[in-house]
Amino acid sequence: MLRVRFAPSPTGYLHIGSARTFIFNWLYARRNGGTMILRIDDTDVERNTQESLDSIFDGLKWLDLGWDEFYRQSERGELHQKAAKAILDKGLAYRDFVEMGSPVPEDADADPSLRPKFDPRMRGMSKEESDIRANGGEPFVLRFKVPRESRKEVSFDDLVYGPQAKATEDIEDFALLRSDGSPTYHMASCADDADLGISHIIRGQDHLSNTFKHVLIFEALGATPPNFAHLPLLIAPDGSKLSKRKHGPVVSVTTYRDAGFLPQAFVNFVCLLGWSPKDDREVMSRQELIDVFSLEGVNRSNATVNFTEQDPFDPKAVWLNAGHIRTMPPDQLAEQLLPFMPGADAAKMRRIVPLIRERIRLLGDVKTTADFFFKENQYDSALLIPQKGDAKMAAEVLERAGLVLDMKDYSHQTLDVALRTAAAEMKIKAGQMFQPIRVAVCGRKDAPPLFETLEVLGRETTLARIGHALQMLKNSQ
RNA sequence: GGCGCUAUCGUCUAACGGUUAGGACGGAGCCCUCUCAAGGCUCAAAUACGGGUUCGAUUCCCGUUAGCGCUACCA
Repeated sequence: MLRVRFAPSPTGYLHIGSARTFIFNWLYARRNGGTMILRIDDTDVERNTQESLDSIFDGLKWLDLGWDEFYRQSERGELHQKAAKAILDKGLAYRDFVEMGSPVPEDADADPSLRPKFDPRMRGMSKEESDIRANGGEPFVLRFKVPRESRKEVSFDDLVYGPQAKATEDIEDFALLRSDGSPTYHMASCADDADLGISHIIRGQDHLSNTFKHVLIFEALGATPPNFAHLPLLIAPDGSKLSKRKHGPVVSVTTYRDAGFLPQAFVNFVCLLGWSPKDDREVMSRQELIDVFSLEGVNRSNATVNFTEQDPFDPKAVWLNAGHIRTMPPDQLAEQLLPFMPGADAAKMRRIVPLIRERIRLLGDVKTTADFFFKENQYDSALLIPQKGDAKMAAEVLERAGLVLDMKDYSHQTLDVALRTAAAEMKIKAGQMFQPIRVAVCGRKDAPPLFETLEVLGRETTLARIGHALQMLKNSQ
């Protein structure tokens, strides 16, 4: 049974790196017919917030990948306690009664190498004394008794980073239970992973060196350690890790959502960070991703999310989004676009989609690309003047267009013929004919193809805007 | 400081010791074209450094440098 889990702690919003961890776990589960588990690691009551939890669910909901089982670590305290007690009872842990911080040498903060791996007085305390002091109500931290005499190293085989080993001498006697009795991350996480039968732990590389501790805990629990696969970290262009404080909202997945990324494009982008299908494919659907995803394709060096202050999104993410926008079913796209164009109706949006889908990169671009379908834009009348033409030509073109376009059949084929014929009769280039009309109707030079645009706009709007343009030209003389 | 991980174009990446070091984004240019896009073509752009091993190293080993991670009663 293949079982994987994503275990975020609700101490911040869901950021892009966490999202990738979730996605890789999900892909691995779906690829191999496994079970995807979402577990909220909320043992740090001090730092947990509801906003953070909401942000995580918001993000995951948007990703629309789902999970098969759900757990909350805070509801599993009993299991953690039992696990900790079992380790203590086996003599693999000991109580540390030293008050927080007191035994550490004065300058240990300045020089961490001075920090001891354990306090011999505590590690060496007799069971009797330990029990008496504990029963007397003296607070203590439960520490793992790293076996430095019986074995010289701890090792495991990482599915991404290969064989890993660390000398027991270099592992400190880490805490299992805090002095208030609550489990630490290491304790809770391993107890849960063992209990839930997690077969593969796929997580960020920042846990690679913690894994030795985890292997020790699994063994102490009498459980076979699961497979481990660590993922290279996602970092900012300056090489530092992504943080909201330093890099702002660009690291939050909801920022991508709100800017108009398609979830499938976001997933696609994030997969390409630290993983590759090895065959140069880039734009991939969710199903393609499932079909080719493997841990062998994960690489080992950190990947930079390439954003700047001017441009908060990695250009490749934007390009991928444009690719997904272009290939998705038009009606679906129209539906996705609606929330970004307040006041737009679904029927009209469906007619507009074919005209703009190659012209927008983010869903939010619809606001600036399709605006003129919904309202008349302000513009400088100078824009009406065609290439190698003048205001007089612009006025003549618009006069003529007003007559020619006063017809019933507004299909783009008919409009095409009518306007080209008019241009020929006026002995001007087609482009000179089209530009004044385009600007009159769209309010700018850059716009979708003219005939299709007029077709959607219809006779009434077209004529009205041409009339308005003519008025502007007259007024400016 | 200790321990660990990593190092190919600006960025994401490919190259199971032998390639003119490939692709993509972004950049530049050309073509197409009613504008803008989309599309097509072309160009610039990389193996961190130093030693080995080998007939031959991007690839294997060692060192240096740099970056990152862990070194908490955070996760």
